[in-house]
Amino acid sequence: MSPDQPGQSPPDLPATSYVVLGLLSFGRELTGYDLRKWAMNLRFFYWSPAQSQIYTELRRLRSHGLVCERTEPQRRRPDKRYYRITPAGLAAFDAWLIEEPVAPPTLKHPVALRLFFGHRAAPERLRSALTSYLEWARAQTTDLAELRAALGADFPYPDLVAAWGEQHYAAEIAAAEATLTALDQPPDHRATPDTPG
Amino acid sequence: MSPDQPGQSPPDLPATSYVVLGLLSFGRELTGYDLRKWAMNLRFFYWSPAQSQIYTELRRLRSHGLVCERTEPQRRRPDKRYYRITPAGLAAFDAWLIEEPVAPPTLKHPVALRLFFGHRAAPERLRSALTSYLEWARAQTTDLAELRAALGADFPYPDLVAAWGEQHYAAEIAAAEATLTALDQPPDHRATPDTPG
DNA sequence: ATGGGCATGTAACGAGTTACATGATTTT
DNA sequence: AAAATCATGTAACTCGTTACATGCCCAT
Repeated sequence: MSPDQPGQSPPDLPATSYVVLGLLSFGRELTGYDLRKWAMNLRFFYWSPAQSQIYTELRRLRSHGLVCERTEPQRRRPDKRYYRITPAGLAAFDAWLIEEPVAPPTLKHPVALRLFFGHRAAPERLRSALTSYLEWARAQTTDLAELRAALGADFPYPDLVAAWGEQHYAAEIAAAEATLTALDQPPDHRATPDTPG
Repeated sequence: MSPDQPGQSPPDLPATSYVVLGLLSFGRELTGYDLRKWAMNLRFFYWSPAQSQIYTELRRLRSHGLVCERTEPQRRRPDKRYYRITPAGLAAFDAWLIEEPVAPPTLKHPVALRLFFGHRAAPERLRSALTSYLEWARAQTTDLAELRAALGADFPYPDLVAAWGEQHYAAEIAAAEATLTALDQPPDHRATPDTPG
């Protein structure tokens, strides 16, 4: 597939394309493998795509001329491919960042879903789901703190998001704990768990 | 397609099937249209499926004998279809609720994503994205409060989730406000926005 | 020498979306 | 009379996932 000619209207790419493009907008030359690792760090506030998807997006971006590829031949296995964002890619990314309307977040919260259908479950099941979730959320918090430490002062905006994430998980922990407490009360005496503070 | 015979291992259905099944597990006979409206209330913590998806799931569930259908003939348009959960459906739902491992939540937060790539955007753009988000989050809070009022005391578990949701949005509002403040500081003087309290 | 990280890829699949079509009934 | 709501459905599409395959290089 030949690259698109310059000067045409910005192709509207799937969200994941822009994620990859954004990761490359920091200016570094990266492999698909590298990109996957970076994308993993988005998991705290944006789901990270499957490995195979990254490679698909890179091929797509390349077909649009938004990234360029440098191959290093390997013996007895596929070439190693390094990707770098092109000026056109940077322009497309900026246009997306500035012009594209920002959709509200979507959340898929299986724990809350189980709780919603609590009338069909034994209370211990709900308690255990909540407890596991608490554990997971606490782990996320420490992971985020580690990430922030690794990021250092070089990436102020990612750091801002990571800080947001820390607050997010702290709130989730508080809410889950409040729910666990509320679950101990018999349903009719159950008080609305208020937002603390 | 003929319904599956009883006694076989629980078919593993997509998540949305269980959402529909769960909605029917309250015992009421509902139309696809009704279900869609109910499913909308899940949007606060679980994305709600497209309308066409609900109908697809209902056909799927029926083909597995997990719901039964009652049709009311209409003149000059498709039959009106009422659905009710079957004992097999209730069993399948309970099995899912009790046995299926509970996955951690996934979040897709376009606002945070934009902020992450803030190095390519003008500060006003980031501020305006955050401000719109704040407005949206506040609207969610009032919507949730209305929902809780409408739910009354009949649905204790959904109410518990709604209370969780209120805390969630309150936290998001606080975090977005903190980020907005942090954005006003020059990057080098920028303090980590701490969790208040 | 065994396992884990690096690194790229293919194939099959399906869930879910968007857009469209139709038309009755109720509300304004 | 118009608009919103009720109500069901089809068709085309694609994003994204899971599972698999290959093989190098490095550490223990």
